[in-house]
Amino acid sequence: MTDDRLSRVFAALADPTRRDIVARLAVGDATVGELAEPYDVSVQAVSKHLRVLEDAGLVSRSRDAQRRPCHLESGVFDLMTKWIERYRREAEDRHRRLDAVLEQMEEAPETESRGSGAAS
Amino acid sequence: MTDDRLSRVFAALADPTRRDIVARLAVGDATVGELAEPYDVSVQAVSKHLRVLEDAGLVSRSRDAQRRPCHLESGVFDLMTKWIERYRREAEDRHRRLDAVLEQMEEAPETESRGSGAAS
DNA sequence: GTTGTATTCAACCAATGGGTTTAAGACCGT
DNA sequence: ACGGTCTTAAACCCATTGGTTGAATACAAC
Repeated sequence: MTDDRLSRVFAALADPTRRDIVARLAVGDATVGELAEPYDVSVQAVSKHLRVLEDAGLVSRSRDAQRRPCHLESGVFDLMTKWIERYRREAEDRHRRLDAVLEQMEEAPETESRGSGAAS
Repeated sequence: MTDDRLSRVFAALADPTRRDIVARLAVGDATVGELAEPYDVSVQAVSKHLRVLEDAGLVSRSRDAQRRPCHLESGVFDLMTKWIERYRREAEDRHRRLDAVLEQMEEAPETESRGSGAAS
């Protein structure tokens, strides 16, 4: 569920152009035309990119006559940071635990445990 | 340069299976076979996933006879968090600034500025 | 209503991605 | 040397993606 959301967010940010657009939107809202201007790709291509960003929830759009100003939804960042932090912390904890084990083994070098995984 | 790195990292994490593998590796190193076991895809598919994760710098591998234990490289997370935090902060700052402007406009409702972007 | 601007839709194309199967490589045990 | 295990390589399939061009929509201005 929220899994799919994460997939879309990461996939959206996997494209340099799209990350660039996000960077641009971080400084201020902009229309499709304004966003397309710096790049040498067609406006349609940028429009597609924005659709991807919108589907990922990274960007929202309002209406101003025929213009569609794009706005960066910074809330999604929390989703990512939460995911990242979780596993970063887990990995670091494991590292710490492993170090402790190694220290203990230096103090009392007795049993040799085989296997690659760290069981629960 | 480091741009391509970010692309590969985000692309790697855009796949649920690959995120799952990362989650699994966060609790402890594991071999390809061990990692493949829970899924109903072929071992070769998982091997490919691991290659992607390795190319992204998220996973490193050592040798233990014919086995190739996979290890999560938690350092890459910093790269992501750095990128995310940068734009999150920028967006939030802008939000704060915009709020300030709106407040000021309520105090003295005079000039009506047109345009969608918030110039520096 | 016609012209002009901003944006999207539709059809298409080349490239990539995730999956498969079959075969090969690397290593241990006997 | 031979069979068994773990892993990757190669060739292929089908769906997705990023890009194109050309037409359609939505709106403002005249």
